[in-house]
Amino acid sequence: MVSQKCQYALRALFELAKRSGLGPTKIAEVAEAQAIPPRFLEVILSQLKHGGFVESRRGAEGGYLLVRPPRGLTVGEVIRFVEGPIGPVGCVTGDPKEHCPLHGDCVFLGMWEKVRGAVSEVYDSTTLQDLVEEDRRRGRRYVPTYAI
Amino acid sequence: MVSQKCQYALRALFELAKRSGLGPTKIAEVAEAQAIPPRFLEVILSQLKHGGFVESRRGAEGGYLLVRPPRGLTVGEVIRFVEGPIGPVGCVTGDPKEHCPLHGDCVFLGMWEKVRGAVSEVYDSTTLQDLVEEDRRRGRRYVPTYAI
DNA sequence: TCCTTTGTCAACTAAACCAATCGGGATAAT
DNA sequence: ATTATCCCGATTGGTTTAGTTGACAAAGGA
Repeated sequence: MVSQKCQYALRALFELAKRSGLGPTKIAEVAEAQAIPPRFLEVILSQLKHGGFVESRRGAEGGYLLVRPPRGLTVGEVIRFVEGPIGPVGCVTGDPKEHCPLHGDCVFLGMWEKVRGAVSEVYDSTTLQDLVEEDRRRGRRYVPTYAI
Repeated sequence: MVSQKCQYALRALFELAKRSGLGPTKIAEVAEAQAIPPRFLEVILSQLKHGGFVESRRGAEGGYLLVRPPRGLTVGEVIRFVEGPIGPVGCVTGDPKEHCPLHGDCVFLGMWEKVRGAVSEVYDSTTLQDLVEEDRRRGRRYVPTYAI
């Protein structure tokens, strides 16, 4: 299960990816476009900034920008940063503090590994660019609003 | 992430599967063999009983038995019973109360579906019998202890 | 009959986690 | 200076997890 927070993080990055090259986007805009509680989004974007995913501009006309090009940014990276290692159970995520009481000779291990592999494969092969393209394909090309 | 409780449930059913046909197994035995806190296992087995996975015998020489043959019992069934529907996010588990604020036209949906499919496929194609066989293959054939 | 062994059940709890919110501060553009 | 925007730490309320407790019921043997 990926947490609500992580889904928000992905949606926010996707929104920034859609607008990459167009200057900073405000928290409030991202929040509205993606239906994310604004103050919570603030926390999330700040975390993503520390993780090197986005950068920020302060003051009037400030906002957030994607640091890296969407083509090279995978969903897997984002999930791992927000949630920690991907996997159905602790003993299979490489986390050394997690240990089966059965010391690695548990019959379930193979199955957990299969799941971890399958899930990682999907997340690691989906880039933000893929999502933006899918979005455009559906006719939701981003049209900036110049006037109010 | 499958919970500790669910892992215990699977290990307990596996232990019963290993001994199926040999009469009831006591909670304490299962607990020791699988390193599960005994009083917690009590709760879990009782729940599995209500779900029709096991049955019980009370009194001296009582214990628990698997109801169905291990060949037809999949890990997927057990996980769904203990944890609810399988899937990385709520909007993809068929749960009708879960809804994206974007009304099903979210670009992430396809990816979540892929993950749900891949995970379910692994869990639904693994039976308890598969696990018992894997266990025997590793030379851990169950040898009942007749004397004490 | 009575005692021991086993499962049954409902309630309880401590800790962790999640999703958010709040209040105030810093910085940049106009 | 004023306003718009991000920055940061603390706090909250609710839910979930991983168990524990204690009293009870049934089966079987002495």
